[in-house]
Amino acid sequence: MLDSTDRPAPDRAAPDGVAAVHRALSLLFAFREGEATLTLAEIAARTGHYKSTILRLLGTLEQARCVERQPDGSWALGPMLFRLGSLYAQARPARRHLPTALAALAEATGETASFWIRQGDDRLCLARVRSPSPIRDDLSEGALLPLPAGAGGRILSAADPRALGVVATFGERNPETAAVAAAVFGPGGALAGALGISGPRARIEARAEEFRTLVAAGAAELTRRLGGDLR
Amino acid sequence: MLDSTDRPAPDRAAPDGVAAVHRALSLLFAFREGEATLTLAEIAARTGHYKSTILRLLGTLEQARCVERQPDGSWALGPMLFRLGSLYAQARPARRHLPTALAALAEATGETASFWIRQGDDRLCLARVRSPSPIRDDLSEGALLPLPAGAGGRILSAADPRALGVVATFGERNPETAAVAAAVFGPGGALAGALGISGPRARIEARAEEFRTLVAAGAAELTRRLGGDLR
DNA sequence: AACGTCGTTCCAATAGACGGAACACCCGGT
DNA sequence: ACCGGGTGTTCCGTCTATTGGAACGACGTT
Repeated sequence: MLDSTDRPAPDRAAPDGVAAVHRALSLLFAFREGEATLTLAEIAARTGHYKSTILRLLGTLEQARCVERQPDGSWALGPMLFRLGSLYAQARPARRHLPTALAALAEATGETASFWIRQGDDRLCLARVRSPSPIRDDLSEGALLPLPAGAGGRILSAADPRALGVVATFGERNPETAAVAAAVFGPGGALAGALGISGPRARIEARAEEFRTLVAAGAAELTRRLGGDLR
Repeated sequence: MLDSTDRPAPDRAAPDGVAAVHRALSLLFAFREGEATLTLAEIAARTGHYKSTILRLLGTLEQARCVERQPDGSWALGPMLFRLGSLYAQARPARRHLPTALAALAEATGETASFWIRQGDDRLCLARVRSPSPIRDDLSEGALLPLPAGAGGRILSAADPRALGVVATFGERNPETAAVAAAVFGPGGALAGALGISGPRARIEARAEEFRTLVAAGAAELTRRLGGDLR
């Protein structure tokens, strides 16, 4: 007795898992860069959930300090997320070596240096050291960029990052920006992330060859520090 | 008709809210400082939940990249938490001014400078700049300390922080450590957090008066930058 | 080989989440 | 002043979705 008719439509993205948790997390993901607070109505519009449902979930998240209610009634992300995020960062072996590696690269190039890991179809900036120049690529830790674009993205989405070597892109992610990046590997030869620099296109074009060398050396050094397999 | 008998016992910690979300978050809170990964059994022991329940919740959290499954089957916190934590930090107006304020204080004193906010019965380190000295208070961003202890804790748990002025403690949080802290205020005169330094007791005792002045000046300057009310 | 411990899957029962309706509220417009 | 559209909030019956065992296979140890 095979009843193929009343299948509950597993079309796509079967949202497997605990629905209430998915909903609660979707509230957190409603917050975007540069938005300190959101109102209930905004959250409802973005997530598509009923306001009563949202309020109940927000109350739960608030108890855990994952969100904070503002005096004016609007909602903001809570400090517990910062704590959990810090615990994540500390658990990454790479994290310990990033400040020095990035500072050295930023110093040598005069551009903003950053380290990226893949996260699904995006890439996440784990750490960065800003260029000393006032004209610079002013990105933040925690920034989330679409995966394929930019030098770092090329590395993280490559089928074989080892074959790529150093990648330089000019105006790919942003017309005025250029970037140079190279892969960093961890123990066992696994891709640990992408190390690179980014800045105004003209400055990087002018010293492209020099920067390729510096980024390659920085990535190799960081790989070595992580106990990674270079070849 | 006052029936005082069958009250549903509001003893303490009435777990109001969505149970599934509470449970899921409790899994994240099972992770502690310095523990990169946990096994299912460890999480079960700490949270007291059934393994089947935990596995289902972890699966949901994994889809959202709030946890990551390691190749060996154990579990770690996920990168999405880092992103959310970064968004929280960026939303804090204080955050923008902290690096320079802390760097200046660390430079002037030679000790580790840090900034703390209250979070329930704990205090959370939002940012810190390490002392250049090899012997130093080596705390991390995201560190969570019990509220009452230490100079920063005194500030954050004071009934009237304004009355306290600069607080110095010697060996309170840790016998070998001393700290000097002062309150920072935001717009409207609300307590924004505590700014301070900490380091080996002997070094701080030797220059206590000087440090009090420096910390007070740093806190006043930071308050000014935040558009805060000083008096 | 026997045991303990681990992670994993399955499913019926029911606790508990959902979502709609109804409410109080604050503004701005007319 | 009166209304209208927009807030945020509470309440409660329905039924879905979560739970928590039991049962299983796979390791590792004794």
